[in-house]
Amino acid sequence: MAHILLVEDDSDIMRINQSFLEKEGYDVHCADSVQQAAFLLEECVPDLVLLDVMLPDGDGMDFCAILRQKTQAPVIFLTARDENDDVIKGFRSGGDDYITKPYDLNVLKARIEAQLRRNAKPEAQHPRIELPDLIIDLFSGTAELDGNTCSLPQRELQILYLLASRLGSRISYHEIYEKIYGCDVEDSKNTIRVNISRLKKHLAMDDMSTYEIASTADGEYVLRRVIF
Amino acid sequence: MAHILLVEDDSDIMRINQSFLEKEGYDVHCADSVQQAAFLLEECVPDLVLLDVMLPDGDGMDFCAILRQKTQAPVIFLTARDENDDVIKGFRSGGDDYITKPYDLNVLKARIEAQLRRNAKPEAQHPRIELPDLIIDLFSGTAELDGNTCSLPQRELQILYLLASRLGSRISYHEIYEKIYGCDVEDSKNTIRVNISRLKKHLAMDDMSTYEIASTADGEYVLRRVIF
DNA sequence: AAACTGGATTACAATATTGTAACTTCGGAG
DNA sequence: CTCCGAAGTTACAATATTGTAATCCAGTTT
Repeated sequence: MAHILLVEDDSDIMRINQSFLEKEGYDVHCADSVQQAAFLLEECVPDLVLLDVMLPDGDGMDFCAILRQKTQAPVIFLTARDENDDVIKGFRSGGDDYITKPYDLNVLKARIEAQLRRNAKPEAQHPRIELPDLIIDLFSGTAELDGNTCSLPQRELQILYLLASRLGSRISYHEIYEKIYGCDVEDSKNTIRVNISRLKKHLAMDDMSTYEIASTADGEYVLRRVIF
Repeated sequence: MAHILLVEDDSDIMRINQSFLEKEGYDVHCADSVQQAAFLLEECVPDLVLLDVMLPDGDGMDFCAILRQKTQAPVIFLTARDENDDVIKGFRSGGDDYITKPYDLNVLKARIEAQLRRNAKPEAQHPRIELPDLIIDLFSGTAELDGNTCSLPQRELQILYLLASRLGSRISYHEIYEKIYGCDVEDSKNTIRVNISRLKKHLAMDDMSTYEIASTADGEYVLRRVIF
């Protein structure tokens, strides 16, 4: 599924590479000049770039700089020049690999896969609080209590998140309000009270639930795990 | 500010401890029996418990079990029994410290502080993505672009979060929709389009911004850092 | 030049969110 | 027993959110 930008001025080599890569399942976009490559960049950011060093209208290494403004996609230089100095220059200009012609197509494939693998961004794991029988997911805006998932409005989710992040400890409504609204006001108490009430109802939190929200005499709240 | 539950049946010792601890700035609740202590637990969860082992209506160590159902607050046993077996039994029953009478009040204070310190829950740091000039905070539901903070509706925040978690990589609207709604549908494209449009407007994202949301020809989006 | 295509934006209506205020409960004090 | 007060719940009205559909707009194609 990955998109590869292939920049190569030799039409025979381009054709061979393109058909091979497409056969391997890649989505290949081709350019035979720096200009055309820059143009393609505008409409499709590739996951990887195969770059010939010598192009009719410029140096592939110079193109690297342009490319880097658009993406961190790995660049593999393809060139006949195998002098150490050239290789070094290639890497120094921002390349991630350097393959000298002629090369084996399966080696090319392996190097491409290696680059994509290394470059693969780790899936951003959703920020969540996971307690036994209570999961709070800030990305999806949902909470799961005793296996029952429900979507919560922001305010209720924020309160639950704060309570859960301090399971068993008291938090004053002042602090909750302050954390959510950035400042405290005169009757923050009522607002928090109402939203906690709504939260309980949304979560269907009752005597049978594994957790309870208790309030102390002096305006503080605690989320507690109830053990029967 | 911490709440301490003091359970002690000797009224003299209780009075001395209570006045000392209150002078030190603690909020002290007293009980002279297991029953009363259990009752106080209902209305105020303490941050720490000072527990005499021998009480008129039961053993302090048994009370520990009841206590643990309500809170993970540290328990310090206060007792005249200094046999190794007693000490071991105290810790085994869930105690966090064990002080034998008579004790120095300042030692008591030091031990209390140590317990509260160790038990202090680390502030839950908000889950957020921080890029240069772009911060996305899922807890507060806000994004800050180029120093300009604004609150975003859930859908826009989710999209921005997904894009930012893969800065520079393409994501298809299919994938965005799938990640947000849990399934894909026929015209997910329009929904995502509209919300991205709203997102740009909310963020005041324009030619001058450090980031842009670009779309490729085949229905994919990329968040890119723009370098001038 | 007219028609067309497909993305971007705007309009709109149904729904959801949320602070405030009114109301209900319930335990303790008088 | 009644009254009081505080916590919990419900009602309500002003806003905000959001999917759908209509409109706009810039390139192409005919």
